[in-house]
Amino acid sequence: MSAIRVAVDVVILAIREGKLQVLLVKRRYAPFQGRWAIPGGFVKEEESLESAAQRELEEETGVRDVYLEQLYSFGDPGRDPRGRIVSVCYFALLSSGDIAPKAGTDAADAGWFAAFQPPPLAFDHARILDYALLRLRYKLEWTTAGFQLLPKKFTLTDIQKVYEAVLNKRLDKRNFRRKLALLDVLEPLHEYRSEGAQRPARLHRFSAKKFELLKDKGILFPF
Amino acid sequence: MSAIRVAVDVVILAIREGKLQVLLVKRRYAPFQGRWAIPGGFVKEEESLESAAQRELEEETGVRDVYLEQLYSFGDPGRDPRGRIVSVCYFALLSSGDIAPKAGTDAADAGWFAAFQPPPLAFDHARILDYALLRLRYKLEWTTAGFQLLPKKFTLTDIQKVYEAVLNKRLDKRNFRRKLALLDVLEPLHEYRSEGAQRPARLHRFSAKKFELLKDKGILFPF
DNA sequence: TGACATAGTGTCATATCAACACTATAATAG
DNA sequence: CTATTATAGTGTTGATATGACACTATGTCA
Repeated sequence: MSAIRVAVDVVILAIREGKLQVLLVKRRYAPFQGRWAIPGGFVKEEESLESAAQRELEEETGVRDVYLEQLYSFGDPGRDPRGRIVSVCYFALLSSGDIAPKAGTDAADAGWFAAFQPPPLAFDHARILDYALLRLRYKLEWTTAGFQLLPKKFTLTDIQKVYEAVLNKRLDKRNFRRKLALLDVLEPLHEYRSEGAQRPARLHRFSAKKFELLKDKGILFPF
Repeated sequence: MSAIRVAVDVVILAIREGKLQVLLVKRRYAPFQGRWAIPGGFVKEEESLESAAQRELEEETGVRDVYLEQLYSFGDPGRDPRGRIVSVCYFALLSSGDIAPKAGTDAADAGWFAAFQPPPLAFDHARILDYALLRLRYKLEWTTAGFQLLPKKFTLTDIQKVYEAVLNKRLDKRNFRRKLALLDVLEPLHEYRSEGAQRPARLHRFSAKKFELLKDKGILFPF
Protein backbone atom coordinates (compact mmCIF):
# COMPACT_ATOMS: atom_id res chain seq x y z
CA MET A 1 0.00 0.00 0.00
CA SER A 2 2.06 2.90 1.25
CA ALA A 3 5.73 2.90 0.34
CA ILE A 4 6.59 4.94 3.42
CA ARG A 5 8.69 3.02 5.90
CA VAL A 6 9.00 3.76 9.61
CA ALA A 7 12.28 3.69 11.49
CA VAL A 8 13.48 4.72 14.93
CA ASP A 9 16.77 6.45 15.65
CA VAL A 10 18.14 6.78 19.15
CA VAL A 11 20.49 9.55 20.21
CA ILE A 12 22.42 7.90 23.03
CA LEU A 13 24.08 10.38 25.36
CA ALA A 14 26.34 9.95 28.35
CA ILE A 15 28.96 11.81 30.32
CA ARG A 16 32.40 10.37 29.60
CA GLU A 17 35.68 11.93 30.63
CA GLY A 18 33.72 14.85 32.05
CA LYS A 19 32.17 15.67 28.70
CA LEU A 20 28.84 15.03 27.08
CA GLN A 21 29.38 12.32 24.48
CA VAL A 22 27.18 10.65 21.89
CA LEU A 23 27.32 7.05 20.68
CA LEU A 24 27.61 6.76 16.90
CA VAL A 25 27.87 3.79 14.54
CA LYS A 26 29.84 3.62 11.33
CA ARG A 27 27.75 2.76 8.29
CA ARG A 28 28.80 -0.48 6.62
CA TYR A 29 26.92 0.02 3.37
CA ALA A 30 25.87 2.76 0.95
CA PRO A 31 24.48 5.34 1.15
CA PHE A 32 26.92 7.23 3.33
CA GLN A 33 29.13 4.15 3.58
CA GLY A 34 31.84 4.72 6.17
CA ARG A 35 30.10 7.78 7.63
CA TRP A 36 29.12 7.96 11.29
CA ALA A 37 25.42 7.83 12.02
CA ILE A 38 22.97 7.80 14.89
CA PRO A 39 22.04 4.18 15.64
CA GLY A 40 18.59 3.12 14.48
CA GLY A 41 16.58 0.69 12.42
CA PHE A 42 13.20 -0.15 11.06
CA VAL A 43 10.24 -0.69 13.33
CA LYS A 44 9.01 -4.27 13.31
CA GLU A 45 5.45 -5.15 12.55
CA GLU A 46 4.47 -6.12 16.06
CA GLU A 47 6.49 -3.82 18.28
CA SER A 48 5.64 -0.36 19.59
CA LEU A 49 7.77 2.64 18.70
CA GLU A 50 9.20 2.76 22.19
CA SER A 51 9.98 -0.96 22.15
CA ALA A 52 11.80 -0.50 18.88
CA ALA A 53 13.85 2.32 20.38
CA GLN A 54 14.60 0.23 23.44
CA ARG A 55 15.65 -2.67 21.23
CA GLU A 56 18.03 -0.49 19.23
CA LEU A 57 19.42 0.94 22.43
CA GLU A 58 20.01 -2.48 23.91
CA GLU A 59 21.60 -3.77 20.71
CA GLU A 60 24.12 -0.94 20.80
CA THR A 61 24.84 -0.74 24.50
CA GLY A 62 23.63 -3.96 26.11
CA VAL A 63 21.83 -1.79 28.63
CA ARG A 64 18.18 -1.92 29.72
CA ASP A 65 16.07 0.31 31.95
CA VAL A 66 17.47 3.54 30.66
CA TYR A 67 15.90 6.98 30.48
CA LEU A 68 14.34 7.12 27.02
CA GLU A 69 12.17 9.90 25.63
CA GLN A 70 10.64 10.50 22.23
CA LEU A 71 12.29 13.49 20.60
CA TYR A 72 10.74 14.29 17.24
CA SER A 73 9.75 12.62 14.00
CA PHE A 74 11.62 13.51 10.86
CA GLY A 75 10.01 12.59 7.57
CA ASP A 76 10.93 14.92 4.75
CA PRO A 77 10.84 13.20 1.36
CA GLY A 78 14.43 12.90 0.24
CA ARG A 79 16.00 12.71 3.68
CA ASP A 80 17.04 9.17 2.83
CA PRO A 81 18.15 8.31 -0.75
CA ARG A 82 16.84 4.76 -0.35
CA GLY A 83 13.24 5.94 -0.30
CA ARG A 84 10.65 7.55 1.87
CA ILE A 85 11.52 6.87 5.47
CA VAL A 86 9.88 8.49 8.46
CA SER A 87 12.14 8.31 11.47
CA VAL A 88 10.71 8.58 14.95
CA CYS A 89 13.67 9.77 17.00
CA TYR A 90 14.34 9.14 20.66
CA PHE A 91 17.05 10.22 22.99
CA ALA A 92 18.49 8.14 25.79
CA LEU A 93 20.44 9.25 28.83
CA LEU A 94 22.93 6.65 30.00
CA SER A 95 24.30 6.58 33.50
CA SER A 96 28.07 6.75 33.32
CA GLY A 97 28.01 3.53 35.34
CA ASP A 98 26.28 1.75 32.45
CA ILE A 99 28.80 2.46 29.78
CA ALA A 100 31.63 0.01 30.37
CA PRO A 101 29.66 -3.25 29.90
CA LYS A 102 29.73 -3.26 26.13
CA ALA A 103 30.92 0.01 24.63
CA GLY A 104 29.17 -0.54 21.34
CA THR A 105 28.19 -3.61 19.37
CA ASP A 106 31.69 -4.07 18.15
CA ALA A 107 34.62 -1.77 18.68
CA ALA A 108 35.31 -1.22 15.01
CA ASP A 109 32.04 0.39 14.08
CA ALA A 110 30.70 2.07 17.17
CA GLY A 111 32.27 4.85 19.14
CA TRP A 112 31.74 7.72 21.51
CA PHE A 113 32.22 11.28 20.28
CA ALA A 114 32.07 14.73 21.83
CA ALA A 115 28.39 15.58 21.41
CA PHE A 116 29.06 19.24 20.66
CA GLN A 117 31.77 18.49 18.07
CA PRO A 118 30.57 15.39 16.24
CA PRO A 119 32.21 14.07 13.07
CA PRO A 120 30.33 14.56 9.77
CA LEU A 121 27.12 12.55 10.04
CA ALA A 122 25.05 10.60 7.52
CA PHE A 123 21.57 11.64 6.34
CA ASP A 124 20.00 14.47 8.37
CA HIS A 125 21.53 13.12 11.54
CA ALA A 126 23.39 16.33 12.38
CA ARG A 127 20.03 18.04 12.66
CA ILE A 128 18.68 15.26 14.84
CA LEU A 129 21.65 15.45 17.16
CA ASP A 130 21.34 19.24 17.41
CA TYR A 131 17.73 18.90 18.34
CA ALA A 132 18.51 16.28 20.99
CA LEU A 133 21.13 18.52 22.55
CA LEU A 134 18.74 21.46 22.61
CA ARG A 135 16.09 19.33 24.24
CA LEU A 136 18.55 17.97 26.78
CA ARG A 137 19.50 21.49 27.82
CA TYR A 138 15.85 22.39 28.38
CA LYS A 139 15.34 19.15 30.26
CA LEU A 140 18.19 19.96 32.57
CA GLU A 141 16.94 23.43 33.26
CA TRP A 142 13.37 22.45 33.95
CA THR A 143 13.49 18.91 35.29
CA THR A 144 15.66 16.55 37.27
CA ALA A 145 16.54 14.49 34.19
CA GLY A 146 20.22 15.32 34.68
CA PHE A 147 20.48 12.72 37.42
CA GLN A 148 19.89 10.05 34.77
CA LEU A 149 23.40 10.75 33.52
CA LEU A 150 24.92 9.74 36.86
CA PRO A 151 25.39 6.38 38.58
CA LYS A 152 23.21 5.61 41.60
CA LYS A 153 25.71 7.10 44.02
CA PHE A 154 27.40 10.37 43.20
CA THR A 155 28.93 13.43 44.78
CA LEU A 156 27.56 16.95 44.58
CA THR A 157 30.53 17.89 42.43
CA ASP A 158 29.61 15.05 40.04
CA ILE A 159 26.15 16.48 39.42
CA GLN A 160 27.51 19.99 39.05
CA LYS A 161 29.93 18.73 36.39
CA VAL A 162 27.02 17.16 34.51
CA TYR A 163 25.24 20.49 34.46
CA GLU A 164 28.38 22.28 33.39
CA ALA A 165 29.05 19.78 30.61
CA VAL A 166 25.53 19.98 29.18
CA LEU A 167 24.88 23.68 29.65
CA ASN A 168 28.44 24.37 28.56
CA LYS A 169 29.17 26.97 31.21
CA ARG A 170 30.72 27.20 34.65
CA LEU A 171 28.39 27.35 37.62
CA ASP A 172 28.95 28.76 41.08
CA LYS A 173 29.36 25.94 43.58
CA ARG A 174 27.51 27.60 46.44
CA ASN A 175 24.56 28.80 44.38
CA PHE A 176 24.30 25.42 42.66
CA ARG A 177 24.19 23.60 45.96
CA ARG A 178 21.68 26.00 47.44
CA LYS A 179 19.30 25.21 44.56
CA LEU A 180 19.96 21.49 44.82
CA ALA A 181 19.01 21.68 48.49
CA LEU A 182 15.84 23.58 47.60
CA LEU A 183 14.87 20.85 45.13
CA ASP A 184 14.97 18.38 48.00
CA VAL A 185 15.51 15.28 45.87
CA LEU A 186 18.89 14.17 47.21
CA GLU A 187 19.50 11.75 50.01
CA PRO A 188 22.96 12.05 51.60
CA LEU A 189 24.52 8.64 52.24
CA HIS A 190 26.90 7.67 55.00
CA GLU A 191 29.53 6.91 52.40
CA TYR A 192 32.37 9.00 51.11
CA ARG A 193 34.60 8.80 48.07
CA SER A 194 38.31 9.59 48.07
CA GLU A 195 39.66 10.95 44.84
CA GLY A 196 43.25 11.78 45.77
CA ALA A 197 45.22 13.57 48.46
CA GLN A 198 42.33 15.63 49.72
CA ARG A 199 39.16 15.59 51.74
CA PRO A 200 36.76 12.87 50.46
CA ALA A 201 33.36 13.86 49.12
CA ARG A 202 30.08 12.64 50.52
CA LEU A 203 28.00 10.40 48.24
CA HIS A 204 24.33 11.08 47.61
CA ARG A 205 21.57 9.32 45.81
CA PHE A 206 18.58 10.61 43.89
CA SER A 207 15.35 9.98 45.73
CA ALA A 208 12.72 9.23 43.11
CA LYS A 209 9.87 9.28 45.61
CA LYS A 210 10.02 13.04 45.86
CA PHE A 211 10.26 13.44 42.08
CA GLU A 212 6.54 13.38 41.37
CA LEU A 213 5.79 15.91 44.06
CA LEU A 214 8.22 18.34 42.48
CA LYS A 215 6.48 18.12 39.16
CA ASP A 216 3.16 18.71 40.86
CA LYS A 217 4.49 21.74 42.64
CA GLY A 218 5.66 23.08 39.30
CA ILE A 219 9.14 23.85 40.55
CA LEU A 220 11.47 24.85 37.75
CA PHE A 221 15.19 24.44 37.99
CA PRO A 222 16.82 26.94 35.64
CA PHE A 223 20.42 27.45 36.75
CA MET B 1 7.54 -3.97 2.06
CA SER B 2 6.49 -2.63 5.42
CA ALA B 3 2.79 -2.77 6.18
CA ILE B 4 3.09 0.19 8.54
CA ARG B 5 1.23 3.24 7.29
CA VAL B 6 1.93 6.82 8.30
CA ALA B 7 -0.79 9.34 9.10
CA VAL B 8 -0.94 12.81 10.56
CA ASP B 9 -3.54 14.02 13.03
CA VAL B 10 -3.99 17.67 13.87
CA VAL B 11 -5.41 18.90 17.16
CA ILE B 12 -6.97 22.21 16.16
CA LEU B 13 -7.52 24.57 19.08
CA ALA B 14 -9.09 28.00 19.34
CA ILE B 15 -10.75 30.26 21.87
CA ARG B 16 -14.49 30.44 21.20
CA GLU B 17 -17.04 31.95 23.54
CA GLY B 18 -14.25 32.60 26.01
CA LYS B 19 -13.37 28.93 26.25
CA LEU B 20 -10.71 26.73 24.77
CA GLN B 21 -12.35 24.59 22.11
CA VAL B 22 -11.19 21.81 19.82
CA LEU B 23 -12.34 21.04 16.30
CA LEU B 24 -13.52 17.45 15.85
CA VAL B 25 -14.93 15.52 12.89
CA LYS B 26 -17.56 12.82 12.97
CA ARG B 27 -16.44 9.51 11.51
CA ARG B 28 -18.46 8.45 8.50
CA TYR B 29 -17.30 4.84 8.35
CA ALA B 30 -16.28 2.00 10.63
CA PRO B 31 -14.36 1.63 12.83
CA PHE B 32 -15.81 4.05 15.34
CA GLN B 33 -18.50 5.08 12.88
CA GLY B 34 -20.39 8.10 14.21
CA ARG B 35 -17.76 8.84 16.86
CA TRP B 36 -15.98 12.15 17.02
CA ALA B 37 -12.31 12.14 16.11
CA ILE B 38 -9.34 14.42 15.71
CA PRO B 39 -9.03 15.34 12.02
CA GLY B 40 -6.23 13.63 10.14
CA GLY B 41 -5.29 11.48 7.22
CA PHE B 42 -2.55 9.53 5.54
CA VAL B 43 0.67 11.17 4.49
CA LYS B 44 1.09 11.29 0.73
CA GLU B 45 4.12 9.88 -0.98
CA GLU B 46 5.65 13.19 -1.96
CA GLU B 47 4.71 15.55 0.88
CA SER B 48 6.54 16.27 4.12
CA LEU B 49 4.93 15.53 7.47
CA GLU B 50 4.38 19.21 8.10
CA SER B 51 2.86 19.73 4.67
CA ALA B 52 0.49 16.88 5.34
CA ALA B 53 -0.54 18.46 8.63
CA GLN B 54 -1.01 21.82 6.94
CA ARG B 55 -3.11 20.20 4.23
CA GLU B 56 -5.37 18.52 6.77
CA LEU B 57 -5.68 21.78 8.67
CA GLU B 58 -6.63 23.69 5.57
CA GLU B 59 -9.12 21.04 4.49
CA GLU B 60 -10.92 21.36 7.81
CA THR B 61 -10.72 25.08 8.40
CA GLY B 62 -9.87 26.73 5.11
CA VAL B 63 -7.13 28.59 6.94
CA ARG B 64 -3.45 28.89 6.05
CA ASP B 65 -0.47 30.40 7.89
CA VAL B 66 -1.45 29.09 11.25
CA TYR B 67 0.71 28.22 14.22
CA LEU B 68 1.47 24.51 13.81
CA GLU B 69 3.79 22.42 15.92
CA GLN B 70 4.61 18.73 15.97
CA LEU B 71 3.30 17.16 19.15
CA TYR B 72 4.18 13.50 19.39
CA SER B 73 4.06 10.29 17.36
CA PHE B 74 1.75 7.53 18.45
CA GLY B 75 2.34 4.09 17.00
CA ASP B 76 1.33 1.29 19.30
CA PRO B 77 0.30 -1.84 17.42
CA GLY B 78 -3.44 -2.18 17.88
CA ARG B 79 -4.20 1.53 18.24
CA ASP B 80 -6.12 1.29 14.96
CA PRO B 81 -8.14 -1.86 14.18
CA ARG B 82 -7.55 -1.36 10.45
CA GLY B 83 -3.87 -2.19 10.77
CA ARG B 84 -0.58 -0.78 11.89
CA ILE B 85 -0.74 2.98 11.64
CA VAL B 86 1.83 5.37 13.03
CA SER B 87 0.31 8.80 13.53
CA VAL B 88 2.51 11.85 13.69
CA CYS B 89 0.40 14.33 15.63
CA TYR B 90 0.47 18.11 15.40
CA PHE B 91 -1.37 20.82 17.21
CA ALA B 92 -2.55 24.07 15.66
CA LEU B 93 -3.51 27.31 17.37
CA LEU B 94 -6.14 29.25 15.47
CA SER B 95 -6.69 32.93 15.93
CA SER B 96 -10.29 33.53 16.93
CA GLY B 97 -10.44 35.83 13.90
CA ASP B 98 -9.83 32.85 11.60
CA ILE B 99 -12.69 30.68 12.74
CA ALA B 100 -15.77 32.10 11.03
CA PRO B 101 -14.65 31.54 7.38
CA LYS B 102 -15.61 27.90 7.18
CA ALA B 103 -16.43 26.31 10.52
CA GLY B 104 -15.57 22.83 9.36
CA THR B 105 -15.70 21.07 6.04
CA ASP B 106 -19.42 20.61 6.33
CA ALA B 107 -21.58 21.52 9.26
CA ALA B 108 -22.97 18.03 9.76
CA ASP B 109 -19.71 16.29 10.49
CA ALA B 110 -17.39 18.85 12.01
CA GLY B 111 -17.87 20.80 15.17
CA TRP B 112 -16.22 22.68 17.98
CA PHE B 113 -16.20 21.20 21.48
CA ALA B 114 -15.00 22.32 24.90
CA ALA B 115 -11.42 21.05 24.86
CA PHE B 116 -11.46 20.07 28.52
CA GLN B 117 -14.79 18.19 28.27
CA PRO B 118 -14.70 16.50 24.86
CA PRO B 119 -17.24 13.89 23.76
CA PRO B 120 -16.09 10.24 23.63
CA LEU B 121 -13.40 10.05 20.96
CA ALA B 122 -12.40 7.38 18.45
CA PHE B 123 -9.14 5.40 18.60
CA ASP B 124 -6.60 6.73 21.11
CA HIS B 125 -7.63 10.29 20.35
CA ALA B 126 -8.54 11.16 23.93
CA ARG B 127 -4.92 10.55 24.85
CA ILE B 128 -3.71 12.69 21.97
CA LEU B 129 -5.99 15.54 22.97
CA ASP B 130 -4.85 15.31 26.60
CA TYR B 131 -1.28 15.51 25.50
CA ALA B 132 -1.96 18.51 23.29
CA LEU B 133 -3.64 20.35 26.15
CA LEU B 134 -0.74 19.59 28.46
CA ARG B 135 1.69 20.86 25.88
CA LEU B 136 -0.35 23.99 25.28
CA ARG B 137 -0.30 24.82 28.97
CA TYR B 138 3.49 24.51 29.04
CA LYS B 139 3.72 26.59 25.89
CA LEU B 140 1.71 29.34 27.46
CA GLU B 141 3.78 29.36 30.60
CA TRP B 142 7.12 29.41 28.85
CA THR B 143 6.57 31.13 25.54
CA THR B 144 4.46 33.75 23.88
CA ALA B 145 2.50 31.16 21.88
CA GLY B 146 -0.73 32.31 23.55
CA PHE B 147 -0.89 35.30 21.24
CA GLN B 148 -1.49 32.89 18.36
CA LEU B 149 -4.96 32.32 19.77
CA LEU B 150 -5.89 35.99 19.34
CA PRO B 151 -6.65 38.12 16.29
CA LYS B 152 -4.07 40.68 15.20
CA LYS B 153 -5.57 43.39 17.40
CA PHE B 154 -6.67 42.59 20.90
CA THR B 155 -7.13 44.14 24.33
CA LEU B 156 -5.12 43.27 27.41
CA THR B 157 -8.24 41.70 28.87
CA ASP B 158 -8.51 39.49 25.78
CA ILE B 159 -5.07 38.01 26.31
CA GLN B 160 -5.70 37.55 30.01
CA LYS B 161 -8.86 35.61 29.19
CA VAL B 162 -6.86 33.34 26.88
CA TYR B 163 -4.48 32.55 29.70
CA GLU B 164 -7.33 31.98 32.10
CA ALA B 165 -9.12 29.69 29.64
CA VAL B 166 -6.06 27.56 28.94
CA LEU B 167 -4.56 27.47 32.41
CA ASN B 168 -8.03 27.07 33.84
CA LYS B 169 -7.57 29.53 36.70
CA ARG B 170 -8.20 33.16 37.51
CA LEU B 171 -5.29 35.55 37.27
CA ASP B 172 -4.72 38.88 38.97
CA LYS B 173 -5.14 41.70 36.48
CA ARG B 174 -2.37 43.91 37.81
CA ASN B 175 0.20 41.14 38.17
CA PHE B 176 -0.67 39.79 34.75
CA ARG B 177 -0.20 43.19 33.14
CA ARG B 178 3.05 43.82 34.98
CA LYS B 179 4.47 40.62 33.49
CA LEU B 180 3.12 41.43 30.05
CA ALA B 181 4.90 44.77 30.23
CA LEU B 182 8.11 43.04 31.31
CA LEU B 183 7.89 40.76 28.30
CA ASP B 184 7.93 43.83 26.11
CA VAL B 185 6.26 42.21 23.10
CA LEU B 186 3.13 44.33 22.89
CA GLU B 187 2.66 47.44 20.84
CA PRO B 188 -0.20 49.68 22.01
CA LEU B 189 -2.26 51.01 19.11
CA HIS B 190 -4.10 54.29 18.87
CA GLU B 191 -7.35 52.38 18.58
CA TYR B 192 -9.90 51.50 21.18
CA ARG B 193 -12.76 49.04 21.35
CA SER B 194 -16.10 49.74 22.96
CA GLU B 195 -17.87 46.76 24.44
CA GLY B 196 -20.88 48.34 26.16
CA ALA B 197 -21.74 51.13 28.55
CA GLN B 198 -18.24 51.57 29.91
CA ARG B 199 -14.78 52.83 29.22
CA PRO B 200 -13.38 51.36 25.96
CA ALA B 201 -10.24 49.23 26.06
CA ARG B 202 -7.07 50.02 24.16
CA LEU B 203 -6.09 47.64 21.37
CA HIS B 204 -2.60 46.18 21.14
CA ARG B 205 -0.75 44.05 18.69
CA PHE B 206 1.91 41.43 19.17
CA SER B 207 5.26 42.63 17.92
CA ALA B 208 7.03 39.64 16.40
CA LYS B 209 10.29 41.48 15.95
CA LYS B 210 11.00 41.38 19.65
CA PHE B 211 10.04 37.71 19.88
CA GLU B 212 13.40 36.26 18.95
CA LEU B 213 15.25 38.48 21.36
CA LEU B 214 13.11 37.18 24.19
CA LYS B 215 14.00 33.60 23.43
CA ASP B 216 17.66 34.55 23.39
CA LYS B 217 17.35 36.26 26.73
CA GLY B 218 15.77 33.10 28.08
CA ILE B 219 12.91 34.93 29.74
CA LEU B 220 10.27 32.56 31.02
CA PHE B 221 6.67 33.55 31.51
CA PRO B 222 5.18 31.24 34.13
CA PHE B 223 2.12 32.93 35.57
C1' DT C 1 53.59 15.80 60.03
C1' DG C 2 53.09 19.07 56.59
C1' DA C 3 51.59 20.03 51.84
C1' DC C 4 47.93 19.31 48.84
C1' DA C 5 43.64 19.63 46.58
C1' DT C 6 39.06 19.28 46.71
C1' DA C 7 34.91 19.45 50.09
C1' DG C 8 31.89 22.18 52.18
C1' DT C 9 29.71 26.43 53.94
C1' DG C 10 26.94 32.09 54.53
C1' DT C 11 25.98 36.96 53.50
C1' DC C 12 24.32 40.81 51.19
C1' DA C 13 22.39 43.69 47.77
C1' DT C 14 19.08 43.15 44.04
C1' DA C 15 15.16 41.34 41.54
C1' DT C 16 10.89 39.00 41.41
C1' DC C 17 6.74 37.48 43.31
C1' DA C 18 1.84 37.34 45.00
C1' DA C 19 -1.61 39.86 47.37
C1' DC C 20 -4.29 43.66 47.47
C1' DA C 21 -8.32 48.42 46.04
C1' DC C 22 -9.12 52.36 44.03
C1' DT C 23 -9.81 55.95 40.18
C1' DA C 24 -10.89 56.85 35.04
C1' DT C 25 -14.02 57.02 31.40
C1' DA C 26 -17.15 56.19 27.33
C1' DA C 27 -21.78 54.56 26.58
C1' DT C 28 -26.28 54.37 27.71
C1' DA C 29 -30.73 55.29 30.01
C1' DG C 30 -33.61 58.53 31.89
C1' DC D 1 -27.54 66.86 30.12
C1' DT D 2 -26.77 64.10 33.95
C1' DA D 3 -26.46 59.96 36.50
C1' DT D 4 -25.56 55.28 36.17
C1' DT D 5 -23.00 51.49 34.75
C1' DA D 6 -19.39 48.38 33.89
C1' DT D 7 -15.04 47.55 32.47
C1' DA D 8 -10.27 49.92 31.84
C1' DG D 9 -6.34 51.06 33.89
C1' DT D 10 -2.90 51.80 37.57
C1' DG D 11 1.28 51.09 42.58
C1' DT D 12 2.82 49.51 46.89
C1' DT D 13 4.46 46.32 50.14
C1' DG D 14 6.25 42.41 52.42
C1' DA D 15 8.17 37.94 51.33
C1' DT D 16 11.09 35.06 48.56
C1' DA D 17 14.70 33.89 45.21
C1' DT D 18 18.71 35.34 42.86
C1' DG D 19 23.67 36.13 41.60
C1' DA D 20 28.14 37.56 43.21
C1' DC D 21 31.54 36.65 46.23
C1' DA D 22 36.00 33.87 49.81
C1' DC D 23 37.20 31.29 53.37
C1' DT D 24 37.70 27.05 56.49
C1' DA D 25 37.75 21.74 56.81
C1' DT D 26 39.92 17.46 56.17
C1' DG D 27 41.64 12.79 54.31
C1' DT D 28 45.62 11.35 51.66
C1' DC D 29 50.08 10.93 50.34
C1' DA D 30 54.92 12.05 50.24
